[in-house]
Amino acid sequence: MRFETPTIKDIGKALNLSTSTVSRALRGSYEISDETKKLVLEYAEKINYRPNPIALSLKERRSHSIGVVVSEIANNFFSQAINGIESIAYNRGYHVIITQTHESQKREAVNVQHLASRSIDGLLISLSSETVDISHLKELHDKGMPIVFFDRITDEIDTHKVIADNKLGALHATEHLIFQGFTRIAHITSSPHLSITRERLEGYKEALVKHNIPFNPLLIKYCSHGGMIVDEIEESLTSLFAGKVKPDAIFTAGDRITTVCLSLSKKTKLSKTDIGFTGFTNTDLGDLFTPPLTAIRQPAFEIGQVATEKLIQIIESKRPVTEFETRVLETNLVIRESSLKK
Amino acid sequence: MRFETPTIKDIGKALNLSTSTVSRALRGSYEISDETKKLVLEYAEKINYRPNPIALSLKERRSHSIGVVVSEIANNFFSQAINGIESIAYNRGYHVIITQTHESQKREAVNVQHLASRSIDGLLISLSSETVDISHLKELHDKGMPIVFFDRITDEIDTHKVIADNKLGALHATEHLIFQGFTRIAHITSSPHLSITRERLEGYKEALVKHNIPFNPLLIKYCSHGGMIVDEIEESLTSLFAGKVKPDAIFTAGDRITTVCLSLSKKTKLSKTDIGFTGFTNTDLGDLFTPPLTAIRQPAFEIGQVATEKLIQIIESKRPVTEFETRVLETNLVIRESSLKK
DNA sequence: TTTATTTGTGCAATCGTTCCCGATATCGTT
DNA sequence: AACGATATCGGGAACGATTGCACAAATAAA
Repeated sequence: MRFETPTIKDIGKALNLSTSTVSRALRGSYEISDETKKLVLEYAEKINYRPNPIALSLKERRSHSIGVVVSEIANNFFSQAINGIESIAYNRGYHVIITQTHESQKREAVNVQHLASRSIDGLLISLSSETVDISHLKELHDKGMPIVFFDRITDEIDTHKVIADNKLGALHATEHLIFQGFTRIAHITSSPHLSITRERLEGYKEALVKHNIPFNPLLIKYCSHGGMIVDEIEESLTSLFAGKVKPDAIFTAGDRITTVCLSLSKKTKLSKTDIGFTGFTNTDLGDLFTPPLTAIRQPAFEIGQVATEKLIQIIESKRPVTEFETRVLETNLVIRESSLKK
Repeated sequence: MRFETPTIKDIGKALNLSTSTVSRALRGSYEISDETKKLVLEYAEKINYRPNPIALSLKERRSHSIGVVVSEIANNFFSQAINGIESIAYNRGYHVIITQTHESQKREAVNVQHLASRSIDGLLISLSSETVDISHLKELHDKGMPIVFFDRITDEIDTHKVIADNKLGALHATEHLIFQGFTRIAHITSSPHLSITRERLEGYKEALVKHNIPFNPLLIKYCSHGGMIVDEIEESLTSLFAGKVKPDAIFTAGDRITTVCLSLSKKTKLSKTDIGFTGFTNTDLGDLFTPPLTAIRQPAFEIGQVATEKLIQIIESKRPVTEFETRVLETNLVIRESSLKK
């Protein structure tokens, strides 16, 4: 099963020219006569010549492809972010290689290693919820691999980062619940290691402080697998409602946690008891739910775009980049019934 | 910004050996002394040597990567299928490069061309809803590129294909509606060019015939952009209910069409009028909807897996493969309230 | 001791492309 | 007529890895 494609050598042979001349003619070098150029270009067009990107990669020592590491493609936030990544990358002539960690630190390390050995030119990564040790990334970064973090970032590595304004988003969402009259607001969130978890918790706390509501640690539940394990969320819910202080509202962080939580609370007929509900999610189906879901939407597409632009900027920079920024994009609170007090 | 990785040459220089000896030692050739092997292996380990995959690709004339073309990542069916693809590919040492057509024939052609020029070893493709002319694929296939179709297939190219049993799935779904007592069942589907559209329509018709219900072409609506354009679906809905024969149930084909349709019918308060509803979708959130959604689920993950296995089989086959099969996997009807007669 | 065989290693070609040098030819200038 | 300037082109070395072949040294067989 081989599959032959014409090379510069074939053109040379057919036209009785050297490969160097053909190469130069193809890239329009000034030192080739217009006549020869025309000849070569026409013949190349005729046999549908395409430069072999692998040979080019070997020569230029770059692959024109960027690696992407996310926890799960089948997550609205990430699939939208990937769309953003793709939209920029393709226009700039880069291929996108997507890998998933399924929230596992081990798979993250393996994927990163795999991508690196596949000679990617740069890496876009959103950390897995399990990840505490990022030495596999540090090593790579120290070797000079351009890396841009998005969504779930770390401050252990100095580079560009792109995130949503999780703190403000969480603050607004929590405040919205408070405005509705809820006071015992539970917060079900992802792994405590994650930056997004910390940022959202901060916003939550800030809203409480702002409105003089005491912070109750018992109302915070961590699902360290980011919602991938349903039992974990179920456990959080039951323990929440088994406690002394029963919540009157729930604020969830994370796409999966939000939908699973809604689904579970529906099954266990929590929804009957007038629980206020809001959460981070990028689903388009919020108004299909029962009740229609009040959601904090992240600008996923834009995050992907900006992260990719930043990455390509590093890749194509002549000299080492030393000035880095952390871009923070605004979230958007879509208010529907689930958060309204009846 | 270059980013140096050790080569076989570095090892040779350090150990005072030729590159050929190092190469052979690394792959454990019998003609290298154990002593030298140990020396090389240890040093390679020490400096964390990884063979350059690009150089290997150039040599072996294969890239160990497969291209995937789908219409939209942010579609439950496809993201799940991609998970299946990935699960097999990675275990077999292949990279997966994902591209999206966004239902455009032009983008499909561009992507396929792009992938081909990037020297992929094989192609997994689900056609875009716009695609009628598949000459871009035929050409590639004639040149010897291994291709496996999944989901949206064509019979113009003779190769392996993997699909869900769309006909039977549609038949069961339609029959289920009939059993519920619905008789004027509308069918909102995707582009008529698509194989899935034809197959599902067939199943729909067969169910009608089986239960002596006359087929009414006015109850069939095609959304040629596969649900990517909301207006198209809205238009279908209004024209359906403006017609002489008003439907009492709706059967939708396609992930996007199903959810958008449900969303729209909710807005336009069609849901109040006891319309039976079921559709093809792979969302996990069916029971969150109002009403909870009766859905035909495709074995997306398995489809991705089988397609990938078949593709790798072609790629790694010593001689040209001439015997092809079309694998048909069973669908699964999840019955919830939306399809029940009140 | 001579010849044959084994064992371990290096040379060089190859994959497709680019690019630094040389080489040649064609002019124009003295 | 002789020379340099310019315009075109080809040769060949990279890039990193594999591999057939040659060859040396060491061992075994004659």
